[in-house]
Amino acid sequence: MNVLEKIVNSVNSFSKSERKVADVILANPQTTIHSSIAALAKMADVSEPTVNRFCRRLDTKGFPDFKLHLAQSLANGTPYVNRHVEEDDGPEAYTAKIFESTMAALDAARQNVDINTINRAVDVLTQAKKISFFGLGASASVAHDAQNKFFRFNVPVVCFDDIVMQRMSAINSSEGDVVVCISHTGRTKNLCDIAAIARENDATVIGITAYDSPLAKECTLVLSLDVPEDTDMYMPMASRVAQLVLIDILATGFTLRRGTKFRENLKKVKDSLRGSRFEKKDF
Amino acid sequence: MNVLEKIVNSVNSFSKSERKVADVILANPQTTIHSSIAALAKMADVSEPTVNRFCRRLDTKGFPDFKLHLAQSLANGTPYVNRHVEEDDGPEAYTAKIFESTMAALDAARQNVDINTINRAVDVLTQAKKISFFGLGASASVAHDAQNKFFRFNVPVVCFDDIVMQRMSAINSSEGDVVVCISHTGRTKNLCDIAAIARENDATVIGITAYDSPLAKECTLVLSLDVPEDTDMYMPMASRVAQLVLIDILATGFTLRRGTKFRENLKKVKDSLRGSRFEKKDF
DNA sequence: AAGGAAGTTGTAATTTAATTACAACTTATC
DNA sequence: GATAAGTTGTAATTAAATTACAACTTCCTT
Repeated sequence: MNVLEKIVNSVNSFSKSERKVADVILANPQTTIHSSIAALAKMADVSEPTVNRFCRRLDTKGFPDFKLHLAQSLANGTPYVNRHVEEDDGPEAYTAKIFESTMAALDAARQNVDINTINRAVDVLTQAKKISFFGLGASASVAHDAQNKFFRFNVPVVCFDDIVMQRMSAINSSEGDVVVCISHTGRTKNLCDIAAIARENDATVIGITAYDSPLAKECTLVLSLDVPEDTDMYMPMASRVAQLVLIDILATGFTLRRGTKFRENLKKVKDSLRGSRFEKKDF
Repeated sequence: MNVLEKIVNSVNSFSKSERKVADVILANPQTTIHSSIAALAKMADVSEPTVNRFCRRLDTKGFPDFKLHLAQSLANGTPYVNRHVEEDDGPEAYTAKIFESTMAALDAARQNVDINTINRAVDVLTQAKKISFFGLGASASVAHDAQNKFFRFNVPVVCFDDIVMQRMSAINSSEGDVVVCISHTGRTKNLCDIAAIARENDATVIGITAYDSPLAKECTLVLSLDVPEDTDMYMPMASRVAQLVLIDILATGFTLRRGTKFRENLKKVKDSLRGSRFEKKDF
């Protein structure tokens, strides 16, 4: 949530002095981000530590961090707010909300994703002897999609959504193999095991998962997507879309790394479908 | 002007070391705003004053002020244009482009989708005796995802990505059954057959496909997503993300139609996963 | 090719800003 | 009215950023 909103919302949980600080900040937010803690303390007529405590109460690391958050919420118009579906929303309302919150999630993901790690992941993938995609539950369909992208590259690709197959496959992996483990939470025990087994067998393990999760600890490389979890419906929605976009990015990076000639190969794969399709008529 | 753009624009007026700083910042802007000058200097492998000079060159008062500007330019969601990946794009470039073009595609889809049809589809789905999701190729993973959403609703759901199974399943369908056929182009012959067979057997057929396509003609209800096809890479990317969002919308509509009590059911499904996961620790 | 000027970069010192520890003071409660 | 919980400020400490200056490049002149 936006820091400014947060201040407004928690105004009654503040102490007297903290409230003074809140008032000054709300009155001149733009000035605040260019002030030192001393200047702000003076404006609010409180001591510096009080300002610091105020910042901490809002879940920031301290005054400089608070200013950063403030600067972001001041930045002109967050285009779309993360809107939640309500009990009595009609079709127009929930359709719009889901589109918007998905777009907002992608925007967040874009800002948080670590380009260096993407680049390293692409590196590793282009050099892979074999690529395996593993996911369970909702992440299984992401793994499937990844397989559908990567098999076109003429690299051996496997994808299992069955823990027994995953396990056997992981045990059989060896140096040069790349195993991609997909899990939004990174807390699925079975998948952590798979990652560990793959690593023990010298495979490179890429995790598409939450940073700092048990799964992340088992991985050689962690691609973390900081997407606000959409718990309203008890189903992974936006988080999984972000994962798919990440797969698209990796696949794109892969093809770019391989150069123009390789691109013609992809065209061939696509053209191979022609026989199974109805001709497109011109209108 | 946005600081990030400014960096990109003035990249050739930078000295060697300043360029190193620019690269690091462009690669991980989000990290940068939470780093100290020392940390950033180390990342860029330059001295601290160099970073400071870099900030000044961009018309900021110093490093902290620069971070403020950076935070702001990261916050206001660059209005995304539909940008295409180029041959010589680096990781930053193609990552940004794919995120942005996906968001643009979703925005387009949102504007084109027909809410009435969504509403009717939700109607049909809530009353279904059995729901089947069929897709081939890239659309198979969308079908999988749909299954993963709808099985939670305690309705019989099947999903096949194998034409023989699809065919057998379609032949066995009867009134009250709903068959959802997913195909971006709507020109896959096999899937058209499936739709026709299902209809002959009195099932309701919902097509998630292009309006006016051969598949659309076989369907009772057509949910069309007019997403600019992303042919650059010869792989379906944005179009498939839009399909997934549509599935999310249908699933959400379904749960809303079923009311609050039903929602608790979903929570139970989610909670059932607890045993298979590592506990989340509080910090 | 040598010398020097302009420009670039890093080291160390200095300054500034933020945070911590602790003591004094309020406020509420019994 | 005493005491405990909570709040606030002062002073000391620590961390971060900036400045001054020296060393090193690079490029131009003679």
